[in-house]
Amino acid sequence: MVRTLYVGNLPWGTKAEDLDEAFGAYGEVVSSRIITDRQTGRSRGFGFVEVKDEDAETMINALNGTEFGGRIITVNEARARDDNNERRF
DNA sequence: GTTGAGCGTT
Repeated sequence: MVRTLYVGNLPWGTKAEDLDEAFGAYGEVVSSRIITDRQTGRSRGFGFVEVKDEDAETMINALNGTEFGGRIITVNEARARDDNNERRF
């Protein structure tokens, strides 16, 4: 079970492995991705991190509103891209 | 070569 986390206000040079490293310190990271502008190929300044749902709120509380690479980042649960997400009760 | 609130591709 994975929970997708939205990470915003990132520095322009942030990479996926940077998120992997930062989030991996507070939980298990399944996958991480930086959203890059498909038109220009440059970073949009935000990304998504898939983590274990048991560690999700821990990592949010640990990294939301904290400094990352010199900027205060925003971390919260990402919006569902599909209805076929892991939100099955 | 630039920018700064937001929610993404196989």
